[in-house]
Amino acid sequence: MPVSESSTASTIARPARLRRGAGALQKGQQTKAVIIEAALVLAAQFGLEGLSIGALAELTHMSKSGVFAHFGSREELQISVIGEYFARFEQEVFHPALREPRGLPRLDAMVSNWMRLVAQGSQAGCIFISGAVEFDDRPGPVRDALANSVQTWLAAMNRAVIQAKEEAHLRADADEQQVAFEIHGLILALHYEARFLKNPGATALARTCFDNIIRRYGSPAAAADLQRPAGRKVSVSPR
Amino acid sequence: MPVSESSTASTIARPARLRRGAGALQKGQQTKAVIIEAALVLAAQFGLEGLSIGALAELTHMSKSGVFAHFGSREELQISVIGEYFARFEQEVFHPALREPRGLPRLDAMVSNWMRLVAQGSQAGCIFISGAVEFDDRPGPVRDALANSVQTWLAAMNRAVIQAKEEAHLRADADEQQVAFEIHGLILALHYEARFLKNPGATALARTCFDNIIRRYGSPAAAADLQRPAGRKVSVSPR
DNA sequence: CGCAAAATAGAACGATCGTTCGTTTTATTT
DNA sequence: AAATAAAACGAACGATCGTTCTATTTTGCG
Repeated sequence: MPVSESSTASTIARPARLRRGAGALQKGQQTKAVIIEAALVLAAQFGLEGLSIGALAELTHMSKSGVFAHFGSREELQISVIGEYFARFEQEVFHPALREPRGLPRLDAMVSNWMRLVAQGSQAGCIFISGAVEFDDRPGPVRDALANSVQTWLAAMNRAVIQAKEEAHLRADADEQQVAFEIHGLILALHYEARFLKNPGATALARTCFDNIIRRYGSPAAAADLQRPAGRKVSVSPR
Repeated sequence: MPVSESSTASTIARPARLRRGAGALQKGQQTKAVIIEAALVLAAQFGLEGLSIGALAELTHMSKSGVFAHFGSREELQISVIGEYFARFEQEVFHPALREPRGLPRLDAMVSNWMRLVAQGSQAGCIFISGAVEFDDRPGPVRDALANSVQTWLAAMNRAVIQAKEEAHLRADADEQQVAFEIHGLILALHYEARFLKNPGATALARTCFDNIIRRYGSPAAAADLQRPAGRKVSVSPR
């Protein structure tokens, strides 16, 4: 369970006398990680607003105050969950895509990974999506943290689109904002139809939707590549 | 305030001796309508789960028990709100579109009206969208009521797409499910980007997205019509 | 081991939640 | 106007909420 160390974890660059020994402060961070792990499950099912310290305490076999002490407030807990979700999102969606070559292959990997995350079986929903509707009218630090994470990710995808243009996988006159918007829409529709409406064909519809976007904005070579063999491996022909 | 009469309102077809006089039962339904009116505002801002009888009582200057008595349970209140929202949605999105001629003009009107509803200024969010993420993992009568309303509306839009094919405004080989899915996506992306990310360009992006869909799936005549004059009035050329 | 700090527990707080109940006020009918 | 039914109130319920305190336990280091 790859829980990234959070706020209190910057022991580095602190006077050696003040911080505890090498592997110290273990227990605290350790159970905090366990709590956040449980909080992710809870938040994915009931939303960030559905997070309750009482339920979290029961789930982790701790006392309410014990759980509470790790965060100091419910908002801080929510923000921690957002941070952790972002880290995992990076790890499951973004980083694997970085191993693909720049341009369309990488963009395709991002979208594919995102689609998988959003629609996977009976598992929990995407906090970036559920959180957006929970906090679109609720200003505050939680909203800010969420918006920050989302913007960071969307910016990364925007960059991938731009690179695809640079690589001439997308046509030079393609509007990258428009491409990103349409991809965003396909993901949201997939989330909606798969998770709420339980439409089993949603993934295929989303897949086709992405192909259409590439066909519309892709260079002729790239679009032709969509007559792909089974296995979904976009390998843009050399330009 | 066009609050549709709800469950208890079917006085018709009941023995004349048992029901009260002509315009009777007024007061009850009247304040119930006022409550639902307030509940719509509250739900649009805080979601269906954010609906609280206490807040509703304060908003309507009534006692909690007074509000409660009209519904008998919170779930019934939520269901009433969904029903009323559906009625207004029909009135603002669906019915006006029915005045447009079958085919692309009507479909365009539906999408345009929906877009307006979803993105309008600082006003409240769409319950069909926020509710979907609140209840995607929460079975029960509220979820059922919501899914029912949404399915009804989406089916209506599906019908409009099919009619557009029949009118040869869309190509004969266009997959209506696919078209509906992509439209759904554009609406969701608009909602997300306009309401959560406060992206002022979202409406234009969604507009272009719809044009792209028509360009892709439309018959040559219809697609050519997208070089439209200002005013956004899709008038498909006679076939 | 012993000591200090960190981590957890436990009890209680004020607030709000949905809901119930008995009473009182208001509407409508006779 | 009197009788009756509907509507609204007000107080209280048990539960849960986030949070605050004060103990107690656990942990890690010398």
